[in-house]
Amino acid sequence: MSAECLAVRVRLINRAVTALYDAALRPSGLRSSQMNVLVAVARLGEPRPADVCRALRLEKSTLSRDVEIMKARGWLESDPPAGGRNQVLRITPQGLELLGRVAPAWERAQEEARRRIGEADVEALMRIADRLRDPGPDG
Amino acid sequence: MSAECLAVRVRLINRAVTALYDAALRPSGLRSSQMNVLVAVARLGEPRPADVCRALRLEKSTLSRDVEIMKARGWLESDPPAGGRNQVLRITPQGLELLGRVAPAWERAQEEARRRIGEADVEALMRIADRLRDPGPDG
DNA sequence: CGGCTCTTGTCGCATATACAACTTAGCCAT
DNA sequence: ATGGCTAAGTTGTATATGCGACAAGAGCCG
Repeated sequence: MSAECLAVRVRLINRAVTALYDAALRPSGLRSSQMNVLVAVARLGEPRPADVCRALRLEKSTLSRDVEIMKARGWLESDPPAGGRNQVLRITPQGLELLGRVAPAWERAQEEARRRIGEADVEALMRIADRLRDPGPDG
Repeated sequence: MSAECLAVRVRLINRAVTALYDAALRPSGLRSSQMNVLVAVARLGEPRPADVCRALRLEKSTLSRDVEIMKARGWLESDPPAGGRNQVLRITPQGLELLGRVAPAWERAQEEARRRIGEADVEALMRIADRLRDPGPDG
């Protein structure tokens, strides 16, 4: 039950890779999880929170609180600012500036991660994520 | 920066797979993270906390608090019970009983996870985890 | 129009995760 | 032995994560 458990493996990989990116981003004050959200919002344009949740497979309440912090930091804004049902999220100029500023560090982390994972298996990770993003019949 | 970011993928996979196992284990009151620790302690025999940390690549403070909860639930015990520097961790009879009881649900989750990930890529995940478990020169 | 249901977003709660600071216990060299 | 070094655990703080409950809008059907 221990040798083949997928949850153990997946969770270990998550901790190791997240730690790698967090270390690279630390000087900027941005964390991996926040970078994920920031990039998703930037890429999607003016998404509703639910759109971001689907793209990242994030629970709505989790995103709600992540966004709260990132709004306080001035990286994200919502329209209307009060939030509520019809809001859209938008990256602020400061948020965009931050993304540009961390790009080199991100690049280094990405390179290191590829190296540790191995080029061949990186492809497998991409495929797996694509398959899991689309939720199955249950969850 | 969004299409190829490994952190995004790895974290998404983690959330999806963890959710799958958590759903299967929910009736038992055991969570994926706790199952990881319980199985690790059972497999290692009477490990010191630091041994478990290395096996799972978990931060010591994280494990400290996880163990605290699982001791309160009666699934783990430490010798000496007060903790401290020379303690070892041990699974209790109730902990062992719990592991046996959740085995069928775990099996179902494992099956479902393999199916969604795809048999070929499961092998890749195992390799990646093995590679990352051994920490690099930095972290 | 009024009720129904489904989706969204927020909040309370519990847990997981890690860094920094601190404490303590071994260990090692002089 | 003793002073310094390092590893190990614990605690404070911040964030991430998800479930359940709730509130509020949106669409649908009669």
